[in-house]
Amino acid sequence: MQGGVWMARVKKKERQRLLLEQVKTKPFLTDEELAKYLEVSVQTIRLDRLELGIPELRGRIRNMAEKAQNKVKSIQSGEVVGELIDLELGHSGISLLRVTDDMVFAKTQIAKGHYMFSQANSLALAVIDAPMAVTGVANVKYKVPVHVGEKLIAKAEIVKVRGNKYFVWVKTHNETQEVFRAKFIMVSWGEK
Amino acid sequence: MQGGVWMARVKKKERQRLLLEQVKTKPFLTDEELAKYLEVSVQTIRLDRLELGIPELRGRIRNMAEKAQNKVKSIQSGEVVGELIDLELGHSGISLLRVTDDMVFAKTQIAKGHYMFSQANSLALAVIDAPMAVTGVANVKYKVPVHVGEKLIAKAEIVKVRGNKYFVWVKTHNETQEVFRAKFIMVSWGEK
DNA sequence: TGAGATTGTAGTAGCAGGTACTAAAAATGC
DNA sequence: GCATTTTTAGTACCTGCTACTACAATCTCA
Repeated sequence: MQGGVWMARVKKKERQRLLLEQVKTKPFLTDEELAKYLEVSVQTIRLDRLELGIPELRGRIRNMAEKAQNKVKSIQSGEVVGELIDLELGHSGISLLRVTDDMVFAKTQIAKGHYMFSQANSLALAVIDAPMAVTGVANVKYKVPVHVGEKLIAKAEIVKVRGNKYFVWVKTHNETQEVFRAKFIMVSWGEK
Repeated sequence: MQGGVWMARVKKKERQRLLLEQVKTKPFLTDEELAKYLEVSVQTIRLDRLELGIPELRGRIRNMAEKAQNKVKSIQSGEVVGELIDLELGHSGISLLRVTDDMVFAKTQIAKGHYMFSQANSLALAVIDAPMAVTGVANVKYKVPVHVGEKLIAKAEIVKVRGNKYFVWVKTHNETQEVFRAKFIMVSWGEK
């Protein structure tokens, strides 16, 4: 076959690359379907999977389901966007958010603005010492674009309290500079 | 057994209730494990599943994995938070967002503010006719709390363009009233 | 109290989608 | 041209079922 004009099948390495890619994009294919797609026998697919450490269909599905369950939980339980590093209830708080690749625009690789907002907003809510509260007003300014991999440190501070209104300032910076700042007026209610 | 002092097992109805509950909270149990838990035979579990329309373990896992995949996709591909209903590039746009129970605070059942912000912000970005842009400034006001099940209609309008700065106003209302409004200054770049 | 209906158990055959293994055919390297 | 690598074929076995038959236990209520 070497040098032949017609080479429908590809060599092992290339096939395994294709296999990995296929399994990653379409994880619900059986060995039989994969074999058909790559024009080899089922046994070859099995050997390849063994070499590449790809689990069987059921295992793949199971992994997805388990991962998904964890993810749902962590999103749901996350009342605060980002990781709460420090909190002085009624005064100030600090949270950390790592920018991952699902937070950015595919085209520009720049973080979507609402992640910074969400981090700041949920932190602002966390610092105020009231049983229930909502955001009333927000004034925010994006100073420089944020990219994948950056660590965003948001620092919130309550600057004024008037009645049931809390005035909270949040400044967010990455390793080198301030990237975002926001002023919130949070409104609380419920007996305190 | 009726009226007996010792009744380890429960009646059919109650057992099926327990079964549903168990499957919902721990979807990874096999029939055998369920049978042990409910102190009946495997066959009984199978009959119960049949009656209740509960799919087998593999089916349950598969459903979870598929649902999860859809969710991930819809979040990732969603450059716009909400559903784009109408878009006049360079002028205005409308988007719809349904408030689901994972968008609200468990305690208050009120939607987290950053969902309204995200909807508005991503819509503001979508309407401006430029290859690349980011949010520069945002001024937002939350007018009334939003609850599960409400449909949020956000209408964005470009009110002014100065150089590479776009001034966009977004008003969001539910079925009955305005719940949120925002003014954005978006900054664009790249040859146009 | 007892006959019929309901509910639960047992067991078998068969299926999907594999693993783990043996053996041999085909391609390739040099 | 012969050894080595790669691929294919086939078998036994596994899990977690479905689909079915047969029968035992329990409940109902007349």
